[in-house]
This record gives sequence, C-alpha cells and structure tokens, in this order.
Amino acid sequence: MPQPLDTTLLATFLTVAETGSFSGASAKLNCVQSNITARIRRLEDRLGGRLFERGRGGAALTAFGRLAQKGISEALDRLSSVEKELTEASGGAAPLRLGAMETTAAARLPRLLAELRQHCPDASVTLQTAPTARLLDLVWNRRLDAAFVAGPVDGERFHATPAFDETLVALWLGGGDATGPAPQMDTLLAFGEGCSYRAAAQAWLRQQGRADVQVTEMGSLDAMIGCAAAGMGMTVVPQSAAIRVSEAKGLTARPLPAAHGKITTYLVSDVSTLGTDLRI
Amino acid sequence: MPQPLDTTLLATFLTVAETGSFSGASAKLNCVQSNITARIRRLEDRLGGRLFERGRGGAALTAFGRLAQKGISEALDRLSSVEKELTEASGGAAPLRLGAMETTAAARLPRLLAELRQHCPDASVTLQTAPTARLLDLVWNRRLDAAFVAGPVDGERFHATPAFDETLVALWLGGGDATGPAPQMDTLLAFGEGCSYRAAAQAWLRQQGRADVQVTEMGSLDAMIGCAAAGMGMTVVPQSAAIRVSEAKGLTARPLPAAHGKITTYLVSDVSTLGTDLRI
DNA sequence: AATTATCTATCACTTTGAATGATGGAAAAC
DNA sequence: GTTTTCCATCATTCAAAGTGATAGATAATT
Repeated sequence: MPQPLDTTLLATFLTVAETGSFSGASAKLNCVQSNITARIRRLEDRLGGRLFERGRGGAALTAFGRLAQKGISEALDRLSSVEKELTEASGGAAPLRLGAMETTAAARLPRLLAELRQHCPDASVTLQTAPTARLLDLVWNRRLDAAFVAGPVDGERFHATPAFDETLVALWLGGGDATGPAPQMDTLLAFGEGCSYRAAAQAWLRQQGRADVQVTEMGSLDAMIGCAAAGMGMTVVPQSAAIRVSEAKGLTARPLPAAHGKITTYLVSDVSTLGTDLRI
Repeated sequence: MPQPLDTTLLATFLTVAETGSFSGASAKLNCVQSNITARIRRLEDRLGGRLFERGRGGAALTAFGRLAQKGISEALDRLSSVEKELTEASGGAAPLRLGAMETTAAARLPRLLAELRQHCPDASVTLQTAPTARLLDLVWNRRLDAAFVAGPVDGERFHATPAFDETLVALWLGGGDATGPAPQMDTLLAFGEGCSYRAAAQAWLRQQGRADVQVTEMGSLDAMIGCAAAGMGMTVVPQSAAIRVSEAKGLTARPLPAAHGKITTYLVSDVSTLGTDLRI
C-alpha cells in the first residue's frame, strides 16, 4: 500500500473548484494564497495532470479537473461519513475541542466542566491550553471549536461572547507599600510571548516607570506561583487564579489599577462555525 | 467542512489491525514503534474511542476497532481507486518517482531518460536529486520508487542492482605532478554531509597525509565545477560527470587510485516494492 | 523464582516540510 | 495609463511528526 493521498490537498482542491480562484479559496480556508498554490501543485504533481487552467481572472477546471472533482468529492464525502458514524458510535457526538489559557483552565474550567457533565453526562470535551494568540490561531484554523481568550477580540474574524471579568493581581513574597511591590522585586515571572496578561503586566510596569524589570519565562501557572513563593520575583495573574494559593504561601496580592487590570475573557469561535451555542 | 481525517493515521490503523501489534506495524511501515503509538493515539483522540486493547502480546481490536476497520478500509480503498482512475486518466500510469545523486542526474540520466522515452513515450517520470543517504531514506519511506545511489548498499533493507561503475577523478585548475594536485590546493569543494563521493575523497586525502584540507560545501555540481575552474580549490567527481566540462575549462583531471576511486552506482528499491523491473 | 523476551508508553530532542509574508509579473477593469 | 486582481516564486519561520533511548508490564523460559 503506497502512501495514501493527503486529504488536505483534496479539500483544498474542492474549495478552489468551488470558489473558482486560488485567492478565494485561501480566504475561505484561512490561509495565505501561496499556500493554496503550493497545495494544488503538490496534488497536480501527484496525479500527473493539470487540474486548473489559470489565468484570466481566476482558475477554471480543466477537463481533467472536472473528472477529479467528481471522484474526489465522493471519496471525501465517504470518508467524512465514516468518521461521523464512528464518532457517533463511540462517544455520542464528536468531542467538543475546547481551548483555554492556562489560568482560565485552572481557575474557571473545573466548575464549568463539572456543570456541563451534570447537564449532559454524555458530552465529551477535549481541552488544550495555550496563550491567547495561539488559541485564536487554532480556532481560526479550525483545530479548535471554541476557546477562552483574553479580550479584546477582533469581531470581524471571530464570534466572541464575554465569559468572565478578570481582575489582574500582582503577587509577590512578603510585604510591600501601597503602590506595589518593593523595588527589589525586579523580576517578572510570566508566560512566554503571546500571553496577554504578560503584556498587560509589562504595560503597567512601564507606566510606573519600571521599565527595567526583567522577565523570566515559565511554562506553567504552578511553576510561576511556586517561584514567586520562593521569592524569585513577582508575577501577575487573574485574581480568580490567585485565590487558591496566594495566602496559603504567604504571598501578597495587590490588584492592578483598572486601566491595566480589568480584562474580560471571551469565549470565541470561528464565525463560520454555526450551531455552536454554548451557554454558560 | 471541518478538517478531514489524516489518511496516514488511517493507513497506520489498518496496518496495526493487520499485524496485530504496534511493533509489527512499525516494522512494516519502516518507522519506529513510538511513532505508531502516537499515531494511533491521535486517531483514537479524534474518533473519541479506544481502537485497540493493548496488553498481552500485542494489540487486539476492540468492538469499536472492528467497526472502524470496516469503514476505514472501505473509505481508503475508495480513495486509492479514485487516485488510480485519475492517474490513469492523466498520464497513462502513475509517474515513476525516481531519485538520483546530482552527479548521476547530470551525467547518466539524460541518455537513460531519452531512451526510456523512445521505448515508452507515455511513461512519466519525476526526478529528485539528493545525496545518497537521503535517497536511501526516501526509498525506505516510500517517497521514491527507486533511486541511483553510490554503493555499497545494505542488501537486507534494499533491493539493489548495479547500474554504473564510476571512477572518481580529482579536478583542479592548472598543472600538477603525477601524484595529485599541488599542495596549495588545500580546499576541497564538495557537497554537504551525506555525499558518498565526498567521503571517498576525504578518505583518499587522509591516506595521502593531507588531513589538513579544508572542505567548502556547495549546493550544486555546476557550482562546484565552476568554483574549481575559478581556482578556488579542487573537487572530486565521477569521471562521467567531469568529461563534459573539465577540458573546456582548463581543468586538470586525475583519477583517484582504485582503492578509493572505484565506486559502483546501484539502482535501489524497497524490498517490498514489487513489480518494478527497470532494465537499463 | 529468577531471567529473558516481547510489547506498549513516555519523553526529550531533532528534523522536515508546510505555512507565512513579501515581491513580481500578467491580465483585466477602470 | 493607472489601478486592481490574481497567480507564481522565494526566503524564512515554526509546528508537527518522527526518532531514539528508556521505563514498565506481561508472558514465556529456564
């Protein structure tokens, strides 16, 4: 059995055939046009024939392309109906692919998912944690059905509904004056690039004239809080995520001023994903 | 239309079901076992159900797995029959995916492919050039149907038939004594790692007590010869590839001693690829 | 009971090839 | 003639797939 055809290429082909142009397909599939060109070329190489006549205002199917369209759409339909049959046979419906920021996953989702389980014991959910930017990417490319991200969210590209209002708090070990952590707290423990809380924290520090603060990147919420409790520096997290642990470990928590510290978490989904009606 | 299923996962699933074990499938698919584990897990996650009962001496299909096997093998069959129909409609048979070293492609293949075209005007061939090590990898993983590589070849893994006997020659600008290039020729122009001619050339130089020779890596045969003609250093190529150009550019060519300079080029194919009967 | 053989799971690391984004040219619309 | 639209090309980036080493579990062998 040789390598089977890559279904991504086939789906791309059908989309181009539908829209009548490479750029139209790239818009529909949320990717850049050069990507479409490459995919179609790979497919043409593999099949050994030209699928589209490019030129005047778009891409028109060749005779060979028309033949291909018929067979390929049938085969893909077949494949997706098999998938549907199987996902239904296994766990009721297809699992809801949910994404969330690390902090949301820790502070908000346990209760939410427990409730969901009560109402619909059969519902299956998969959860992936990532920073906001990455989550938006994943939803945009249909690798997730929905995700909880920090606002604001581009309403043109996504369907977003407010889910939680978070207040950011700064956490550090020991005391501090009314204005914030002690000057010697010159290390900010934060997630990597793409984390919107980190961006907010840095904006706040800059406004306080503390542009010199070093950032140490950590991979998990627990690590961040643990290191803060060890006196390595301060960290900025939503209050909801801090409640669990801050006092127990002798950490001081102080809310950020509203300008930087009020952040709304939205539940976003792709505008083209219909039928998703999550009530919270 | 959500992302369609990845056919690699499906093919892997069927192979595991056939062989009854992950490790058996990994042997059959020429990859490591952990890879199979990961693929099956991805598929199980996607479908939302366990496909195999692992444990005692292998992996046994679950009830869900048996259901899946039926649907998936039908869908894949369908897909491959569509592909066959299309490749036949386009260019006669599926194109022969051929690989060759840069030098072989330049010196030997033009004639070979011309002959092929005479005999079978309909045959379509795609050619990819790469160093020997990479070519063997590509054949091993079924990304190529066959490739011309420098010997010796592991007979356990590949089906190899001798194709050409090559004599390596050293090329450099200007004169030189009987034993080799002048001492000031202390730069060897060669392909990157994985090139067997380069390895042979370096072995030869080492044996001559010239371990100090610097290697400059180049990306193409033409570049190598061009740079040699510009006096940048010497290069080692098969005589067949040197004939075309060496004299025209004032390059001196001297064969390497037999111990290092006699290299047989083999045509290799995967042992499991049957029906391929290329006569040269 | 201890030993060996055979499987799968896990993990840190590497590799690869698909995706991006910027650019160019060609054809059509204004 | 200018602008717009569309596809091809290319260097670069990055995520996902693959690798290789190791652990753990179960069955077979001595």
